[in-house]
Amino acid sequence: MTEASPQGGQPSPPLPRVRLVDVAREAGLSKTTVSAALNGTGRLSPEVRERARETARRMGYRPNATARRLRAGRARLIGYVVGEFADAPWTFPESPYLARLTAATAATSLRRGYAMVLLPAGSLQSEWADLSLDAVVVADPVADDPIVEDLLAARIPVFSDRSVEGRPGAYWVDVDAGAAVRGALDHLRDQGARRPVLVVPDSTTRFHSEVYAAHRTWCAARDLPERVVRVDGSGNGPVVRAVERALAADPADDPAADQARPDALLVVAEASPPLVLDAARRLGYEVPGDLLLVCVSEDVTAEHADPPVTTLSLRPEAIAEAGIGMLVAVLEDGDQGAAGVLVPTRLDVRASSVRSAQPEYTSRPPT
Amino acid sequence: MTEASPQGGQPSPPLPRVRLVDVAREAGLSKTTVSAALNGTGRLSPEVRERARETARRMGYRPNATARRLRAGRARLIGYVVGEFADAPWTFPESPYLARLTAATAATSLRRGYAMVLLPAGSLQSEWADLSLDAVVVADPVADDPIVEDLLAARIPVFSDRSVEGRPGAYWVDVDAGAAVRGALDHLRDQGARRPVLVVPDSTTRFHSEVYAAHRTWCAARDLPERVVRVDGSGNGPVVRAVERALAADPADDPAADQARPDALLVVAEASPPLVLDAARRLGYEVPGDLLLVCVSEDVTAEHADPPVTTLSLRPEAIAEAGIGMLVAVLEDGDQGAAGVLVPTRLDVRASSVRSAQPEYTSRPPT
DNA sequence: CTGAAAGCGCTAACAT
DNA sequence: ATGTTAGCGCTTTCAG
Repeated sequence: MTEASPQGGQPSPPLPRVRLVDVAREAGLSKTTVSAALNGTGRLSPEVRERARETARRMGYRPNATARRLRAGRARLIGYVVGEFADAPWTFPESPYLARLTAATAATSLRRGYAMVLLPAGSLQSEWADLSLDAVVVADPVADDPIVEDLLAARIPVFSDRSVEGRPGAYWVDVDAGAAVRGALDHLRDQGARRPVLVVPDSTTRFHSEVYAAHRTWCAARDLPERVVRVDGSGNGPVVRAVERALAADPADDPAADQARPDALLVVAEASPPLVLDAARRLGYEVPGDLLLVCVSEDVTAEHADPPVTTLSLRPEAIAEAGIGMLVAVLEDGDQGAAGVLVPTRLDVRASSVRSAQPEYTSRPPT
Repeated sequence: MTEASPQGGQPSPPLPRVRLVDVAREAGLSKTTVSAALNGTGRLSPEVRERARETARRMGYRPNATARRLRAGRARLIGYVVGEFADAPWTFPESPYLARLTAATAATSLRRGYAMVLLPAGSLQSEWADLSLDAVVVADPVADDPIVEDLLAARIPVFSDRSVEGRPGAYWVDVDAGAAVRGALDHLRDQGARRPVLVVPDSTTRFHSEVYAAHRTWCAARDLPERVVRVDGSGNGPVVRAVERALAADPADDPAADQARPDALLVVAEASPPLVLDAARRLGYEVPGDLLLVCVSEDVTAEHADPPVTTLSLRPEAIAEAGIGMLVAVLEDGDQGAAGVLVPTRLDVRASSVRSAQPEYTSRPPT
C-alpha cells in the first residue's frame, strides 16, 4: 500500500491541499516571502528565494487560482459562444471553420493566460451570468445578434469574428473578403475560366456583402456577366442545392443555354467539398475538365477528395490570434485602439481548379 | 448622451461593480440577509426577501463568482482535453464525434453547474496546472495516456470516454461495442450481405478490441469467414486506403477472387462518408447495388451523400450526459459507485445499406 | 531584506 | 427573524 491511494481504499477525502502558509511554515518563512519568491516579485536574497521554491516544489504546492483571481479582481476567464442563427444554430460540430476557430481561440487565450469556457451555442447570457467572465468571444454572430446586445448591456466586452462596427464595447476581427474574392477569381481566370459563377449565402454580414460587392466590381472591370446564385440557409443541404441550381444553367437567366453553361464555381459558403463535387458529377460535369472548383472551406476532406479541391481558407487560427490579441490589450491596458482588424485569407490551390494536370501547390507555405 | 457609454467617451474604467454590501446598504439590510434572500437559504420573512431581491435587481447586482468559488472551496470548473495520440493528435476540428462530444460536454456540465474550460489538445497538465480545475474530462485517451497519468498523479479526478479501468480516480463511459457490432452485422445480413468486411483501426483500446472480438464471435457462430482489414492510423487518408484495400479483394487473402469480392462493408473508423463512398465507386462498386455500406460516424454529410449513408452513431450526447452525471456524483457526493458505465449505440439506417430501394428509416426515433 | 496585517466579495456559524 | 463576525487563500502595502 503506497501513499498513492490503494485500490479499494478509504474514500480518500479530498485531502487538504497544501497552502501557501504550509509552505511558509515548513520553510520557516512568512507567507509574504514565499509568495514573492514564487512570483518572482519583491527583492529577496537568492538563497531565500531558492529555499522557498524548493520547499514549495517538495511539498507539491499548487497555488489556488480562485484565491488569486479574487485578489486580482479579474477572473482571467473568457467565454466563447457561437452566435445565434436565424433558426437552427449552425454549431461548430457541423462547421470545420467554427471547430478550428474554437480550438484556436482556446489555445491562444490559454497561452495568453486566459482560460476559455465553452458556452453552448445559442445559449443566453442569463444562463451563464454567474460565471464572472472577463469577456466573451462571439463566433459568427448575425447582425444585431441578441447575444451581443445582451452582453453589451451587461457591460461585458465582446469580441467577434464578424464585423460588429459602431458599438462601444464590441471589438471584431474579420477577413479581407474583397482581396479573397479577387484572388480566387483571378486564379480561376488564369486557369481559363470565362463564365464563373459565385455561390454565396443570402446574408447581411459584412463578409458576405463584401464578397458580393467585390465580385460585382471584378466582373464589371472585365466585362463579364455577373453570375450569382444565392444560398438560402446554412448547412450542407442548402449549399448543395444552390450549387445544383448554379450548374443547372437555368434558361431563365440566360436563354442561350449552351453558352450559359458555367465553367467555374466559387462557393463562398461552407459545405463538404466531396458533396459539392458529387453534385457537379451528378449534373454531368467533370472536375476540373468541364468545371473549375474553388470552395471556401476549412474541411480537411478537401485534400482527400477526388480530385482534391482547391480551398480558400479563412485562416481561423490567424483570426483567433488577432482576436485574442485585441482582447488582452483591451482587458489589460484598456486599449482604445482600433475596434476592428482585418486578416488576409489563403488560397490552397489543388487539382480541382487547375486546367492542366499540374502537381498540387500552395500559394503560401503551410504555417 | 445616455448613461450607456457614449460613442467616443471616456475610457470607461471598469466601473466598480455593485457588490452585496451595496445592495444591503441600499435596502437597509445586512449582507447576510440579502445573501440569504438571494440564495433562498435561511428563514426570512417573505417581505424582506422580496425587498432584497427587488433592490438587487434594480441595482443590477450580479454576484461575484470568484468570491463564491473561494468561499465554496471548489471552483465548479472542469477541464476538457483531447487525449494524446501516437503522433499527430486527431483533434476535434477533424472529428465530428469529438466535436459533438465537446459541445455536448460543455452544455451538459453547464446545466449541472460546472463551467467547462476547453484545453488545447495534447497540452500538458503543467500548462494549465494553475487553473484549479475540479476535474478534467479526457476525450479519446490512448492506453496509459500521459495526460491521464499526469492528472492522476496530481490527484485530479479524470473522466474519460474510453475505458481506463483499474485506476483509482479515473472514471469512464464507453460504448457497448459488442452490441453495436452485432446490431450492424445483423442488419447487413438481413439485407442480404454474405461476405461482409470489417474495417477497424489497429488499436488497443477496449472499444476496438471489443469490436474485433464481437465480429469474430459473430462470424464463427454463422460459419462465415472472418474478414478484417486494419486501419494503420487515424484520419480520412488511412481509413480510405484501408477501405480500398478491403475492396480490392486481395488475392493473397483468398485465391477465389470472384468469390472473395465483398458485398458489405462495416467501417468502424471515423472517416467522411462521402469519401468512403467515392472510394467504393472508384473501385467499381455501386452502393447499395453491389455493396452495402455502414459507417461508424457522426458526420452530418452522411445524410447528404448520394446515396445517404447508414451510420452507427456512438451518441456523443449520451456519453457526455453519462460522464458528467458521474462527475457530479463523484465531486459532490464522493460517490464510490461504479467507476465505469456503458451506453448503447444507435444505427441510423439509410439507403447505403438497404438492398431494395426502401424509404429511409431509423431504428429509433431521433432524440 | 523580511514579516505582520489588511482585505478582495462572499457565505455560514454564531449571536442577538 | 435579522445582524455581527470570521474566514476561504492569496497578494500587497506598510512597518520593522
